[in-house]
Amino acid sequence: MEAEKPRRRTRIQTEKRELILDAALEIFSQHGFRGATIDQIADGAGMSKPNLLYYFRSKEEIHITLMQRLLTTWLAPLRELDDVGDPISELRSYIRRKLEMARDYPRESRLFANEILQGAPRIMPMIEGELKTLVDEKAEVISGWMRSGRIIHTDPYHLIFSIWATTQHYADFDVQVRTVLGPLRGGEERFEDAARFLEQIFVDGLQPD
Amino acid sequence: MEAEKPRRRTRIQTEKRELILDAALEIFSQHGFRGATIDQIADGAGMSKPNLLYYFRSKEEIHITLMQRLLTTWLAPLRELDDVGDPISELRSYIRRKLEMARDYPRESRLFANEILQGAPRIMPMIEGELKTLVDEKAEVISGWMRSGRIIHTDPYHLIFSIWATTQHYADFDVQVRTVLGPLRGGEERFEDAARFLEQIFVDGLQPD
DNA sequence: CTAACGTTTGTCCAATTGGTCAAAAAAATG
DNA sequence: CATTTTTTTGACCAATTGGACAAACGTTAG
Repeated sequence: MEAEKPRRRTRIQTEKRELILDAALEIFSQHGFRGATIDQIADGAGMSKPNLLYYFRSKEEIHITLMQRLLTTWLAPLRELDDVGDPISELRSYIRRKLEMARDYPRESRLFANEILQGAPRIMPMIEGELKTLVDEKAEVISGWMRSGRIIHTDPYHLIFSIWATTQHYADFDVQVRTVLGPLRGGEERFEDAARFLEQIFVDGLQPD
Repeated sequence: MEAEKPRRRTRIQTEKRELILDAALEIFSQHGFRGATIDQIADGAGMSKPNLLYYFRSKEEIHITLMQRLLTTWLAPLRELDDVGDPISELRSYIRRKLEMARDYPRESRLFANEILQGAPRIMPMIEGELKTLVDEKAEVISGWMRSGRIIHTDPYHLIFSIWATTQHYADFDVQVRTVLGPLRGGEERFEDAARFLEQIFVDGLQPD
């Protein structure tokens, strides 16, 4: 029996894999896993299908690699949520960071949404592991703030969900948002408007006074 | 040239079309348009593929029919938002109704989310038309509330978006929500917890006092 | 230069899939 | 019951798609 060679990567391999992953992100986020074809991805990466399959064994391997990277980036803003400083401004800046991600990485957001929508068939382990652990940890931080009376007493998990939902909405439902806002209000400023609105709502609510 | 006969529907036609649409909703909402196959739908409806294609000319025709019906049901809660009574409780019950829809019609929610995620290739006209018109109209109602000082002055469009996002999240990201909440808190009561949380946040925000 | 290794391509294949069609089977109609 | 119309099916087809493979082409180290 031959031992598996770890076989380190060539310069070309590193570069081409990166090219493929970027093209794949584009295609997968637009058409979903089943809707995307290897040909489209290869095309986007400027190479032939067999050539692409030289760098990744299968369509699924590309997708998995992509999802693994994604999750880390995706959870970064939450990871930064810290117990130092004022809770309200911590949450405020979490919302802002999350909204910036929706603006700057909409493809990642849609890729993730697509995967969860279909029941997370390929990333369930990461949801149960990394993601849940982090959320549990941060929910505990938020609970601490509540116990010390610095924010109102409510459910920290649903708070996190609602921040995710509202911010990611601007990436995932982008077409709808832009269509409804129309050409006048649906330009790049929609993210600033959204930021203003969300910070206001989460902090003070709708009730006057 | 023959005139197109309007040719009204048989009892069997009505029944079978209904069966197909229900099966299609199940499959489409789970796999997206491209991920779903006619065979799966036919199977779910308990008939053969050619038989299904006797009732609907193509896969796309099923999808379009489904989306048209969907939108009406989907917008019903917003249509009910009325200028009578207290604005805060109007919005509160809008949130509650929307959350009930996410709970009772998750397939519809996911079907819609899938379509928008991919850029609304098949329902753009309805978004630009029916949906936008309704949102404009209701945003005006909400603006009125703001002008009269009964709720704080903010962006009515982003308010509607944030209600959509937070409520639909519980249908679209169901797997994630249930996984993060775990078996203890992720049962049916998650909708009540969510309702309590959302009403609280939208009305009073996080700031104490 | 040349052997060894890495990269790329053209060709091919089997499975899946959307859709057609003619003929059989069932219902409905008179 | 006989005829017409509707419904159902089995067989078929062409296009798409994920992936295999061997041969050709490049690159690089000795």
